[in-house]
Amino acid sequence: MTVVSQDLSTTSYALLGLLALDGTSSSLTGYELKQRADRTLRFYWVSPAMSQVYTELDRLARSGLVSATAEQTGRRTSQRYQITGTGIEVLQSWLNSSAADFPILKHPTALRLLMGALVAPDRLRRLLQDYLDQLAERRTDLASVRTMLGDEESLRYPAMVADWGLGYYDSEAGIVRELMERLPGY
Amino acid sequence: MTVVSQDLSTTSYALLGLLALDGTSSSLTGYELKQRADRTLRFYWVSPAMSQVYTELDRLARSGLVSATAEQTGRRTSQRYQITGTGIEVLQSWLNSSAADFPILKHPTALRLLMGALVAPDRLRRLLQDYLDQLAERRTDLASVRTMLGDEESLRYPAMVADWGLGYYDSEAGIVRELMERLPGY
DNA sequence: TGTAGCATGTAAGCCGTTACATGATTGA
DNA sequence: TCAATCATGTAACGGCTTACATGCTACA
Repeated sequence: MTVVSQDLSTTSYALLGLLALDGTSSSLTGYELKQRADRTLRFYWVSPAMSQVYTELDRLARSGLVSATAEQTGRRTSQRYQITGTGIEVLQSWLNSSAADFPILKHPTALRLLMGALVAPDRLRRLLQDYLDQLAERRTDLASVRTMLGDEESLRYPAMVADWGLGYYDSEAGIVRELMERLPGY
Repeated sequence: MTVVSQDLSTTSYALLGLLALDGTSSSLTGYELKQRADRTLRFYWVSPAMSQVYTELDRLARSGLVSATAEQTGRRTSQRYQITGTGIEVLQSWLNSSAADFPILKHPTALRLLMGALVAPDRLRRLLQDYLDQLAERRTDLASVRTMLGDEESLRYPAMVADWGLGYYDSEAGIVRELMERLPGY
């Protein structure tokens, strides 16, 4: 018996993947999962809103890809989730079967630069400098993630992805610095 | 009298920006605008679906940011759009006022690599190779755009953005080749 | 003359966000 | 004991896509 594609959104697979990194032994609450997403997923995907994390977990649970165990805290019940065997199979079949789409980039700074002729060069310099600052901040965050991952064999792939991100940020910074020199009135 | 923010979506501003590149003299149909978007916008934003181009143009026209002139072709009427003075002002105020958000990247290949432990290393090699192929194709497309832009002063900023994209693709290719060497069993 | 491609839209629906409601916990 | 923070959800809505409907044009 093979489990076939369940036709989830990529974000669902991403969340399922985060649960898979934790394995079948440990369980996470929606809140904790959101924290993982904020820490890792946001660098190369999108960290979904808290509300969506809860909705997706509920859907995954209904499909049997994760199992939920209820916890009572005072008057309120909450859920802890962990990936099931079926969940892992579905994830593997997604990883093996589907061709990965080309990345989608939404780059507000590049978009603004495109219309550079409409504004003063000073404004463009400022725009690019702001982007460099944002890049530096992101890079710091990602570097700390990378440090935490260390060189443990079990974290090999997350570490590779983090290195990818660091390389990307460094490349962006280099490109932007070159572009700044090409601004008129430099 | 100053025109203040009209609270458009970024995609609206992007389309308005494409019309601005054409200036107040020439006019475009929805179909032609979509072609421009496919050719340039898609590299660092998203080229909206045909249907959305029409809807956005209609909205922009209703706000007075573009002007529409009807054309009769047989039994069917169609519209040609050009940016208005107000449209340019709104675009400039957007460029000058708002802080650009950090780019959003949705990178299916990186996402899959994160879960690399769940699949065979061969599959990962294949995944990364596919991405390299996609990159090469994209790069070719963008390079031809860059060539068309030449070094005319009036196309300075579009050319800078195109160079940005080329640098990005080259950097990605380099990073991915390094990552492939780190795959187990290389 | 009929079919493939060019062109213009409308309708339905998905994915994901922000806003809102509510409860538990901690510490000033 | 009150405010801030942690935590769990539901509701409303927006942006964008795919599917669909329709007409025009060129040419085999």
